[in-house]
Amino acid sequence: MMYNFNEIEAKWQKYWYENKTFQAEINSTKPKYYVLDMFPYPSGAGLHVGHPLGYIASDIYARYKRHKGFNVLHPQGYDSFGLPAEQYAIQTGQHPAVTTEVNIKTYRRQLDQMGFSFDWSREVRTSSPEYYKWTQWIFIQLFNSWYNKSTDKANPISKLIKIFSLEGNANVQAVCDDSVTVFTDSDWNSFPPKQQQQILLHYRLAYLAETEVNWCPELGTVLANDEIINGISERGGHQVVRKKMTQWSMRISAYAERLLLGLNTIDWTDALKESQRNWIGKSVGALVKFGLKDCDDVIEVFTTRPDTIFGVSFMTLAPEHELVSKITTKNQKASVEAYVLATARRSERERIADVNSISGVFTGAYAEHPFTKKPVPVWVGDYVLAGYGTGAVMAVPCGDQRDYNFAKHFNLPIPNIFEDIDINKQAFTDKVNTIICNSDFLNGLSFKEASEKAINTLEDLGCGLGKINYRLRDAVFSRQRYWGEPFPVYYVDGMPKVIDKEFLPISLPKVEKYLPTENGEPPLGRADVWAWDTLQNRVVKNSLIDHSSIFPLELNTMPGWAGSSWYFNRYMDANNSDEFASQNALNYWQEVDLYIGGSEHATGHLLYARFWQKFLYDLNVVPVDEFAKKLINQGMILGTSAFVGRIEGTNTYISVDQITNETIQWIHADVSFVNSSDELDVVAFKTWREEFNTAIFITGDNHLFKVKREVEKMSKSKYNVVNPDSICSQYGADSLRLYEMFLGPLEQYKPWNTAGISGVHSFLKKLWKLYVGNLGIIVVDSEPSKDQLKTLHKTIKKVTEDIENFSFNTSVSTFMIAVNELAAKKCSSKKILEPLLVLIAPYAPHIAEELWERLGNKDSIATAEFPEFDPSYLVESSKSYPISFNGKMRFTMDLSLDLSREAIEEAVMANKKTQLQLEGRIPKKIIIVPGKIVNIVG
RNA sequence: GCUGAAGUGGUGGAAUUGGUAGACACGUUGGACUUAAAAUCCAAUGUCCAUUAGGACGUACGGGUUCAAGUCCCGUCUUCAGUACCA
Repeated sequence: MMYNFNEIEAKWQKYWYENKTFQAEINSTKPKYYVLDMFPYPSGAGLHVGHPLGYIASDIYARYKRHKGFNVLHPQGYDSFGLPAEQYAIQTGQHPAVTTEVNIKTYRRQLDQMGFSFDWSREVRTSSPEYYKWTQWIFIQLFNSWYNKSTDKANPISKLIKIFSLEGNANVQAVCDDSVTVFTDSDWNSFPPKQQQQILLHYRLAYLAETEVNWCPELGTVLANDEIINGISERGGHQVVRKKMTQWSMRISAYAERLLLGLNTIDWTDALKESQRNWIGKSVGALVKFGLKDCDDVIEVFTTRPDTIFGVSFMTLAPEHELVSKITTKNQKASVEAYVLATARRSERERIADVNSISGVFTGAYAEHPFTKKPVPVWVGDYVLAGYGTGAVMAVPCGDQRDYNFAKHFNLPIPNIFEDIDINKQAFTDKVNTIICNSDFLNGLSFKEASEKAINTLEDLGCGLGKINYRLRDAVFSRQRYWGEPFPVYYVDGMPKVIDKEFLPISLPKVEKYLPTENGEPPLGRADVWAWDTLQNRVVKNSLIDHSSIFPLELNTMPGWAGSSWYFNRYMDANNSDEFASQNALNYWQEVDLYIGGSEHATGHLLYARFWQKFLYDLNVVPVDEFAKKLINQGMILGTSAFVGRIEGTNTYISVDQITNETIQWIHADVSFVNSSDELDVVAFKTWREEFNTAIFITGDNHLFKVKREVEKMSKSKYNVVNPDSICSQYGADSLRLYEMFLGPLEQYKPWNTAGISGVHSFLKKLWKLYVGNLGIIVVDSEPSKDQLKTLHKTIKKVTEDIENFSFNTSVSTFMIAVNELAAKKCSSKKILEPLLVLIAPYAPHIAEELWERLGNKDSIATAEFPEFDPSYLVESSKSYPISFNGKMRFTMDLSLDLSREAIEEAVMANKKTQLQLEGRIPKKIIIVPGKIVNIVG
């Protein structure tokens, strides 16, 4: 009887589906365990072999935890809103919902064929109205909240309104827009409603504001900071420009400190935590006010080095700074305006690329040093960024390299305020070894002492204060797209109002085309039926807007990260239509115990999701404020691309081993045309595309055409994609699962090489043969030998350790060794082979189920108990040990049954060449140096 | 520049965390079985010297600690990832 994997795998996938084997319930007396994968975006291309890597790892762990007696929640769903579906819709006119549905079907089929133990009864799709109803609900909660610094949590906006009407805003400790001015209770009560609403927007956690945004004209939408890489869009690689627009934003900056502190409580990788810390970018320092000579304006600067304040020799404003035009003197006006204009013309990219050249211009104005009262010239320079801090710096050339370079370039003075430090060549930026001098009351102090004293003095003088600055910006939350969550928002007199929970969801309307409208409105502007009737509380026709009961709805949609910022909570109670999840379910499952996904989400999804979780925690609707206890970043499986060399300007192709000094263009060839020896199937290549039909090939005497290989990201456009479907039909899902694990450590990036799969495949065949002979099952109920028991327990120990440490690659090797040993020892005992199957079941569940059934078990192996390791089986009656000394002296010595430590020592002293025999428990190691025993361990 | 990770045979990678480096697999070579192929099985496979026995050298490079270093320390180089005029 052969190992017929296709038949076996189909059989058990059907069995699991029909018996709901992996459905999780909240009933259990067992401890809970929640294993989650980052849910996929269902793209039209389907899955390639790289995608399931993380799913296989999480599946192994989930199955292992079930064997270990946990009640495991292991769900899956789809992050199904997004740009590609919409762009496809723009091109073809097909509704994104339709193409998304088709793509999901493909994904589901591909996921099913790999035998994952997902609980599909809890599937979520971010694009389904039943789901985004609750995304909209969370948005409403954010809109109705403000951040109270004195309680350090989000509070309802109604409470804030009450405070305003009773005592004004003077005592309110809130995270809010800088433009908010102080008002009294009577001021507030006399403000017209529209003005009150405008003020409240400065406090809300979801707020509407005119902000400078990253506008991508090609995509026709704004992008968040994490969606831009080096000044171009992450998706598509288009130009991004800065532009002022009225947009929804999320006040994530309110949570900066808690997002930072929370990192210390979770088991995520250091690399990932570090990149979140960098992204949040906390810096401690001071805000210093420099009054201007000859006018009332004040330049505010942020500095992390208040200790160096006596080293200030000039100030620099960003070209975009609002004071630039105001303070520039007549004489300097022309050159300043020219400079500002020139910088504005340069794109973000040019500015980034050209960081070394120094440019700037003097404004003619002077500020006043807060302590010395000396005049400080004010310059404009593009090394100061408008978007960070206050957009202005106090320049201390002796203590900051950029200030130093600027000062050298424009011949500005560089006063030295560091004791015994030479600053002739470069600035001195070391904080630790600083002793301040030439600084009046700060002389002789260290960085820390001087900073404290400077801040205290500034505060006393009223021209500065200690401040913590964060790099983290509020997140833009509007997208000018169709395929996203509509906002539950309508506008009265230009001010936003949210729609009540009971009327949710506000569903996406039908539109004719998915492009923006002629007058530049987002695609929802094309919908006929898209206005809110406050009398009937429903969406009605646009054309009926009468501005007394029927009002326009928000036309933007939410960004991709909205739906993914809370989905892990939805899985706990995915089909609840009354709440986003019941308190009962939330309290039972608490949080994700193990989260597996790619590290590319470090500063996007993983930060936003933590933010929303903390917000929901403040509302008391979730029980914990970090959503994932442990997180593992799986590496990527890369493709091995094949390139054919074309001699430039010709249609002649040359084998890699024949190239001498020709100029070569490298062209991707489909990897399926190339064998494992890098030889191209020339005929297949010629018929591949028309331009290659007439190609001429230069080869060596052997007539073989060799290609060049290179490891790249697996992608359709690079023709290096390997499809899991073909691997499954050729080798089976169990082989694919084992092989992806065998390839190397989970976190590592590694290239795919189909040839290697034969190793794990023949392991499965050997495993099969250990249980099944020509006439059926050959396992018998006999007593195993000691030797066989040893192999089993050795394997239990290793595999348990491996899974707990997530080093799945080495346990595949362990299985191979075990099967080889048991085959060599002619093992046929059920007492060995049955527990062995349970060990293998998480990795290769189909074959394990099949053999488990053939051994006569009625229930699924998924419910079987994981075998316990018993160390007594590893004890040997006697063993001889070679003992090695410093590499040169090597001998073995004899140790009889009851030889004591003293006896060993005596033998070693005598340097007798003997055999070391140990009885019973074998020590882990005996460390001996000539003349004495250092240690006996174990 | 800064932060994080890494550098081991022809290849992917092991190494009980300081204890016989190269497990396991791919590939390669040879052999068995077969009319043949596939499949399967066996053997060899870090480099160099040696007929063998055996020996020398070997974990990016240079030092160091230790009876003992791929592992720890110092310095150098390289690769990958993230981030960047962040004041």
